[in-house]
Amino acid sequence: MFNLIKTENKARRGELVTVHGTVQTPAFMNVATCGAIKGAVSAPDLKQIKCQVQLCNTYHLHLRPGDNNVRALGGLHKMTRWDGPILTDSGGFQVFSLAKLCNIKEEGVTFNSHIDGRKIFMGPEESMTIQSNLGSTIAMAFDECVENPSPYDYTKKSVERTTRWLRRCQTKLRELNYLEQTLNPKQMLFGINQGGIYHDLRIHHMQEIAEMDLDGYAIGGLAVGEPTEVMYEIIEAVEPYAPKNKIRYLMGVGTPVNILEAVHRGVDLFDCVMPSRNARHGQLFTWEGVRNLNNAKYLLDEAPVDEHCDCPVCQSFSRAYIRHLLKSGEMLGMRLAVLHNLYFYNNLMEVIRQKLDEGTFETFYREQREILGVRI
RNA sequence: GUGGGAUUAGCGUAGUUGGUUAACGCGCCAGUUUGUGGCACUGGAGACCACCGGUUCGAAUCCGGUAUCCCACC
Repeated sequence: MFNLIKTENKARRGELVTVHGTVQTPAFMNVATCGAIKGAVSAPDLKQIKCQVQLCNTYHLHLRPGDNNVRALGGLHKMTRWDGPILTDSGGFQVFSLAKLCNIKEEGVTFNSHIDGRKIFMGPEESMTIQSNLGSTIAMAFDECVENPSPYDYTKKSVERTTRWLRRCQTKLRELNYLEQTLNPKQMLFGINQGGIYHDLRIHHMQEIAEMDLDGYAIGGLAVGEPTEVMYEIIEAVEPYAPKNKIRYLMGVGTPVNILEAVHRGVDLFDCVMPSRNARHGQLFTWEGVRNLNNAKYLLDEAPVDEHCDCPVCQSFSRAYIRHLLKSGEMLGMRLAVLHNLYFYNNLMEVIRQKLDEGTFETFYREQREILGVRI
């Protein structure tokens, strides 16, 4: 259940109530594709960095260790020792990103495992079954994510199929939730809006799925090739048709500035690999802008990564030390960088919530959008 | 002491029928990264080719000498 607490223009302050706890929104979900945040970060670490929701992946966990095995281990929560909400991505995006030799049909998608090359079939029913076995808090619909720009005709056919798939997902998950042995009888389902860069397709699709009484509404298929401005325009176009009393999730986005812009346009929930991946590559987010710790100028810099940050990493370690660790390929370097970046993102969301509570988000938004993206 | 081999960017190497801007890996410098095929990708800087002399229109490449290192034998 989603409670809309307060709004400031389009921006929304709310909370998502789940069986695994309540998520204060706007929120950022921390990406743990294979059941762990890359960079040697564990569930107890997540508590320290203000993580509210962990995001895991259906496709990856299906291949390894196998969703049946996760189920045998008591589900994702028990296995990873994370007792908060977990959202599982459906595998639809992997069809898109591993798409070289995949074959999309009405029934579902056949593609080759990136691990051993064997053929995998996944359709809406398979995705729901796997996500049910994983026991996540929130299951994502199995969709097709089309690259931008894609031809209008193909995008239209793809969206129509994604709608049919969503109905099948809803039917299947209701069945699964009803089973006695299910890990989470209250597993939620979020639908995903598609339609590429075409406003009419986007709006029509959102109108259709809005009638389906889903637990949440995602905007997918963005930040996959189109200019950032186009992404903002699509959010603006679609937002009026998303149910007001349901959470809105912008999938896979983005930079701190992207997130500010999206909250400003009425989005409640985010996830992105950027804070973790970029951390592993030495790019750290701060309140002054983006800092590349690989740069030689940090060789003897004893200041913390971000002087305005109160994360565990910035309390103890210097830029020079973390740079050295990253340059040396020490695992600790990645771990510290990832912890900082995720804290930064989670903390940014907390500050956004505070500003919304105080009614000063718009001012904050206008100030920070100029700062957070600059390279320092 | 004798014979053989080596010496090319910070390091490790490629490059001989002599022929335009001397190649590659690592390292260094910088950039990229948006529902993750983890430790990647894209650029860039950096070399009087050990030194001295010779042959030649032209030498990293051929010849002589010097230096340093390695190996074998005495």
